[in-house]
Amino acid sequence: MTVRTRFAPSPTGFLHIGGARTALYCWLESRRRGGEFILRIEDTDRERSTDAAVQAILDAMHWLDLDADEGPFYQTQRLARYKQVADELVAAGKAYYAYESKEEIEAMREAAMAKGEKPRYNGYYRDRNEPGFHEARREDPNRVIRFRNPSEGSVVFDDKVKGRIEWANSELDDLVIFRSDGWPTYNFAVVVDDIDMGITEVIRGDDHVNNTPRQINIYHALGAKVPEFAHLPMILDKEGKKLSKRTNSVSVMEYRADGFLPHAILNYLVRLGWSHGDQEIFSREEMIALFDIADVNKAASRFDTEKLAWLNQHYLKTDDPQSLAAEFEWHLQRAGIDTSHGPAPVDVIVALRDRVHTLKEMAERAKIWYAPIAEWDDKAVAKHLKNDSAVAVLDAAKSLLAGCEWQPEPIHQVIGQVAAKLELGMGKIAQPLRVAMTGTQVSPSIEYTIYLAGRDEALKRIDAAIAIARG
RNA sequence: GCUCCCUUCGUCUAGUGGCCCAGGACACUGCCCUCUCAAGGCGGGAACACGAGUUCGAGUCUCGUAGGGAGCACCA
Repeated sequence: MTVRTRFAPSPTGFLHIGGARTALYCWLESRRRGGEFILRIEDTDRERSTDAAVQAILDAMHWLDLDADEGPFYQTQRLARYKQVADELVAAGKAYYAYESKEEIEAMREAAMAKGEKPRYNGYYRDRNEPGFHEARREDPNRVIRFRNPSEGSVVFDDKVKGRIEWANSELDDLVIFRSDGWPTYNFAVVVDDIDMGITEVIRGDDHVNNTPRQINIYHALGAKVPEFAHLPMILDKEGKKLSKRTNSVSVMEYRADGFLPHAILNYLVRLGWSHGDQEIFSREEMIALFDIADVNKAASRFDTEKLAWLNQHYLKTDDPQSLAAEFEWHLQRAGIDTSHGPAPVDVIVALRDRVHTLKEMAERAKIWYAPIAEWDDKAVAKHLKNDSAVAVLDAAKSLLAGCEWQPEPIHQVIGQVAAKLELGMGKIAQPLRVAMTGTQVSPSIEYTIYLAGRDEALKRIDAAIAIARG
């Protein structure tokens, strides 16, 4: 049978890091096994679901290039189907109507808690089936449908990540599967969907482990084949706490804005809770070939932005600069840089990729080549421009640069000639020029820094620096 | 409270009874390279939560303890 996995977020916010990893694992597992990956939007909570969130999730999935074979499906469009299945369960005596108000249920829970018991529904309407009983209550505003959970025995399943898990049915109560507002609840809708969509592997966050036994009972009641389950451990923040937007970037698209590459994020995520020996770097093809959901670790892990940054720089350094150009230009624009003049973004990438961890940083540092020097670093000026050899260096460089072929290598030759002529070390040559080009003491190699400025602008900046040096 | 789950360097992890006085990576750090900053090369410190047991032998198996997490909704 074809392997089919699904990612089923509820659109109550953007796609966060944990969700992205779940989506990645679902996607990888289906890809490796030649199966299909389905996207489903779980929007039955009409209070909290928004169209903007749906769009944000779709955008993030697209940016990560986690393409779905089917979907997105929307649960709100499947209401009739849920109703039909629920009615069948009621007709078969596997579910029943109940009429407690929310207040009554709340009181029931509190009473149970007070006695030190697990809060459970008491099954008051479970066997009320005398003739006419339910017809008389057809219009009761509190009417819900509850699933008749088996009261004996236990549910056992082999979780692909956690291993064998056994649950006593006596721990489970008769959960609501249809609310009084006419919408299905999560535990019911997922099961109906996963059956209808032919899902064979349910891969999801570990906060769902506790729901699984209930869902398995519903599968049984529906006479459906129970899929495989794999529950992924949580991703915690640096302090080992739950990820929260107050203290961390949690949205995938926030990471984009911070200058991370989609592949770096995917590579980081695939290694968080999974490994293949000592390998750290995985191409998409390698991930697909090597990933196995059964090898995922059981314990929660912490999100380490520094390691992500290292991976990001790795891809900045090793990817074809041309393939990075579009994303980099997006960042240049966000940084308010006018790229109609100035160096080709690809050249800037080559100059800066060894020196920054993110594209955002790169865009910041690129400003010096797209706009005049905004401010001079006093220390740099004092140290490298206001000294006895600076004017001579600048002068000599200026005249040689004026007629030199405008490529990094010839420019490098020119610098060497200046050094030879003035009998000065490279430090005495490069630093004044660097300050002239950037106003600071830090930049890529001097020939590249000059090259990126362009001949006209470079000569102009040298003139300005000479003026400053002369005081 | 109840049920379920988890525990190897600061962090991500390798490890499926002897190859482990525990390997790799990030971070930190020393040296080298060097026109600045990086990048790179070569080094360094740093962990099996604790206690019993099984075994000739335990990070690896069993049981307990401690610590952590999740869930217990007409939310997903």
